[in-house]
Amino acid sequence: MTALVPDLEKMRDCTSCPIRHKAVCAKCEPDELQRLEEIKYYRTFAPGQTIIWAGDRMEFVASVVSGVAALTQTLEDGRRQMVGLLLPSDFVGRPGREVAKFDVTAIAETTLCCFRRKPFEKMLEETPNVSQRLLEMALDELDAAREWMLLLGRKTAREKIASLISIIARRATINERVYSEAVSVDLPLTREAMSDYLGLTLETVSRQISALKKDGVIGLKGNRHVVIPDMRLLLAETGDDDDGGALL
Amino acid sequence: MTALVPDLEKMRDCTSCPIRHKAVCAKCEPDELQRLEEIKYYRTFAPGQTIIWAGDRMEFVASVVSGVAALTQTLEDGRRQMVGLLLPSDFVGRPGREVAKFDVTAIAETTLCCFRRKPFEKMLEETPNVSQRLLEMALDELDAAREWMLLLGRKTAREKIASLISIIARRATINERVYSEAVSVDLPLTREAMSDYLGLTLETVSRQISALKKDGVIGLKGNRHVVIPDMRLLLAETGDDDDGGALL
DNA sequence: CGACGTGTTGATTCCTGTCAATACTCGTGG
DNA sequence: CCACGAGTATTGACAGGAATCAACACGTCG
Repeated sequence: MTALVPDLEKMRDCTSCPIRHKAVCAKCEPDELQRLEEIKYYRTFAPGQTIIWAGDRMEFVASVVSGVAALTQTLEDGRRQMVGLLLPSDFVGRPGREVAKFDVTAIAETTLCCFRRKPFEKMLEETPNVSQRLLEMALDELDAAREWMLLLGRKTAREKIASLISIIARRATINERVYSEAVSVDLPLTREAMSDYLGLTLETVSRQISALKKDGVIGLKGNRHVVIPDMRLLLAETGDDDDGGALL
Repeated sequence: MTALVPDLEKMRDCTSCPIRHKAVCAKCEPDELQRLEEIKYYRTFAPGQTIIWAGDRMEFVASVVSGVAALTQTLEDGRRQMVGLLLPSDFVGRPGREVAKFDVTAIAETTLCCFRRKPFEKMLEETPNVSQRLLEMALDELDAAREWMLLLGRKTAREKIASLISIIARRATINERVYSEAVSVDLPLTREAMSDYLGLTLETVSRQISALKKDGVIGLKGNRHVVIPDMRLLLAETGDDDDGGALL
C-alpha cells in the first residue's frame, strides 16, 4: 500500500507533482507556482478518517493528490447521502466560506495538497490563472452534480448500479478505448459507500450487483473487482441514451 | 401580467437594471458594464416555451432578468428531472461549451439578458470582475445542487414537499423574518413542475400536499397559494436538523 | 356548453427499505 | 495451525411507500 503514497519530501516541488496539469494550479506560471508553494503543505489521511467535519472552521482548501475521498451530508436521523466523490486533482473546500458545509472523509488512503485558506483567497483575487482554472473546475463539478441529480431522482436501483460501474469503467479506460472488448475495473468503494452515493441501501446495492452478474452483464472477481464482457450491454442498462449520457 | 415584464427599451442601460447588483455583472466597473452592453440583447419567452434544447449549439449565455425557468434533463423513455430552478439574477449557459447539456424552459414569462457567447468568453478572460463573480455564483449553485442531491437521494415524499415549500417561503420572506408568524407564499410551479423538481410523480405531490394540509402544517388558498401558520411546524417536516438545513 | 389544462383522489402493483440470518475475508493471537 | 472476531458482503422474508392506472373535480377560454 505504501508504494502508492507519494513521497511527500520530493513533492515540495510542484513541477514534479502528479496532478500538476489537472488541478487548480494547472494554468499557473512558474512564479505563480512559487507563491503557491509558499502557502502549501501536505497531509495524508487513513481510510475511514474524517478530513473535515461539516460545521468546522475551514483553515485550508486543498487539492487531492492521491487517493479517494467522499463529500457527504447527513440528516438528523442518520440517513446519509454522498454528494461528491473526490479523486486526484479534485478541489476540496470553498474559498470565501468560513465554515464547512459537508463532511469530507477519506475512503482510501488520501494525500492532500493543502493551501492556507486566507492566503489562497488572496491569490484567487490576484491571480486570474488560478481563479479561471477554479471556475472551470467548479462548472465541471456543477455539471456532474446535475447529472447525478437525474440518477438520484429518476433512475431505478439497477440503472443506478449500471451507471456507477460504467462511469468508473469509463474513467479507468480513458486511453485504451477499445469499445467492444472486455474491460475490468476495481471499484474503489465499499457496498456501503456505493449505497451512500446512489441513494440506496447497501442490501439493494448487493442485490442489484448480483442480478447484473446473474444476467451476464458483469462478472465478479472478488468483491471489489468487476469484469465487463461487453460495455454496450452495460450501457444499455443505465437508462441513458446510447451515447452513454456523458456522465462524467 | 405584462406589468411584470420589464420595459426592454429602458433596460439598455445597465445602471437601472433590477439585477445589476446580484448577477454576473455585479462587480463590474462602469467601463466594464459598457463592454457588456455592447454584446448584450434582451429576449423574452412565454410560459412553457423552450429557451434552449439540450444538444443545441449555444450562441449565447445569459442572466435571468425576470421570470422563472427550469433546467431539465430527460431519460430516453421520458422520465424527466429538473436539475436547476433559474430565478432572476441566475446565470444561464456554460462558457467554454459549444453544445448545451440541459434543456432550459420558461416556466413563467421570462426575460433574459443575453450575451453573445464568444465575446463573453473573451471578456471572462480579460475581466477578473466578471470571472470572479461567475466563480462565486458557480460555487453557490454547486452547494445548492448538493443540498438537492440529499433531498433526491434520501428524503421521503412528505419531506421533499415540506422542503420545497419551506425553501420557497424562506426566499419569499428574506426581509420580513418574523419567525413564528403566519407566512403566505405563491408557488411559481405547477404540480408537474414540482414533481420534476422533487423526483416524484405529480400524483404523489398532490397527495402529500393534501396530507400536509390535513395535518394543519399548511393551508391552501387556491392551488398555487400556500399559507404557513407556523414555520417551525413546516421545518420539522423537512427532515433537516433544526437550523433548517441551509437549503438555499 | 364542451373542451382542455390542471389538480385531486382511489385502487392496486411493485420496487425498495427494513429486519434478520448467514457467509466470506483478513488479521490477530492463542 | 487453527480459532476467534470484526468488518464486509450476500441472501431471504416481509412490510411499506411511491408509482401506476384510472376516474373524477375544478377553472378558464373559446
